[in-house]
Amino acid sequence: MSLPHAILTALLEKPSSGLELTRRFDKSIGYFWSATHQQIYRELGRLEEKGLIRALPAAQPARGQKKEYEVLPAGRAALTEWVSLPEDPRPVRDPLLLRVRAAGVVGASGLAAELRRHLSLHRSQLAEYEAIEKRDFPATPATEEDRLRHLVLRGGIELETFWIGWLGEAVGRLSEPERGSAP
Amino acid sequence: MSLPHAILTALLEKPSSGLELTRRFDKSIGYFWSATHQQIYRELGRLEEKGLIRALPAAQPARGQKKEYEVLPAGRAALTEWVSLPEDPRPVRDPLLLRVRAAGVVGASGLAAELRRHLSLHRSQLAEYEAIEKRDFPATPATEEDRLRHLVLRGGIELETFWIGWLGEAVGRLSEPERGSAP
DNA sequence: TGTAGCATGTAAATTGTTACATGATTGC
DNA sequence: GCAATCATGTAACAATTTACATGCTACA
Repeated sequence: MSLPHAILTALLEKPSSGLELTRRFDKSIGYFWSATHQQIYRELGRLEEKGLIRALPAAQPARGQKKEYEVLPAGRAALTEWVSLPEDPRPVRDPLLLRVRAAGVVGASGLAAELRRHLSLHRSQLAEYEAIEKRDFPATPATEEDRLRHLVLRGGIELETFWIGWLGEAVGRLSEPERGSAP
Repeated sequence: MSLPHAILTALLEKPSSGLELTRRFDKSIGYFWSATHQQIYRELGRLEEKGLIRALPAAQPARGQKKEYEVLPAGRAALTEWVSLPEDPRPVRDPLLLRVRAAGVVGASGLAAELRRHLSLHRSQLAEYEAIEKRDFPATPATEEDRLRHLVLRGGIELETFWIGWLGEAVGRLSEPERGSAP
């Protein structure tokens, strides 16, 4: 139930067309809630139907023609309500942790290389986040919105830091001799 | 594409019926790949059809009757292949980070309480993991399987630690005055 | 017998993924 | 004109979630 709220948030930050939203979901908001353009178009249709957003009158309703949306008061109200709604954290579902566990049963052949590959991907992602932090939040942010956006970015940075640490540990363990003794 | 492999792993660790698997997916393996009993029964059917697992002959094929499954060689082979297959990490999709971002736009009313609730949930989960670590991995594990299982558990512990740290930070920020100056 | 709990399943709705189709605009 | 790109969509499928249905077993 988060995609509609992700879209409402993005549209409140800046009214956009479907494709512009898709691009923004490839970065920025998309770092924390990814979505494809098909999901976005379908959801824009539903939100419009429910009266939470509307197409800006300027845009003609023709195929292939740009169509910009903005949030209506009902949409803002729905988002406001959602922000503080109790919703439990989802149970972890991570294929990589699962694979390490499976490796315990059928052997870890080839897994170390895959872990190293992931390690490098997470290092890139961390570098990207840190560049954004340096660019967008050089000093103590002045507005509440900036403070919260920075907080979310810190979440991303710390998550990547976790993965880098754990993957380093894991790669080390997988390379260890089966039963080491002498140095 | 991970659920069938999670089930194969669980069945290799110990042949089980659908309901036993469901219980094991509420802990142990389920800490890293959750699944409901409906998903499990459907997937057991598919895996049997594909010849990767089979029902133990002892079990009668009657409704309401317990039916135990074990992994066939083809199933083990499929799992072995999957372990080292390249598969990119999924983009992060976290409703809570999203909600903090939305709070930047529509206001954070009520969010602090929800964050505190999550903080407490993550603290419980961490305590549970640490109890398991103490119980199952008191000394340096002897077998490769134990080492890998411990590694996965460490992943869970470090993830919970990340959340506890970040949520602490977030709750602090949300309670700060808008523009503090004097103590 | 009847009821509580165990065990396996079906059905429907929602969400997410992959592949493809179509119209508009721009530059050559 | 036409190729490339922007922009919006459709269709089909797979995975996940939620709710419900059915049969067996034990035991009061």
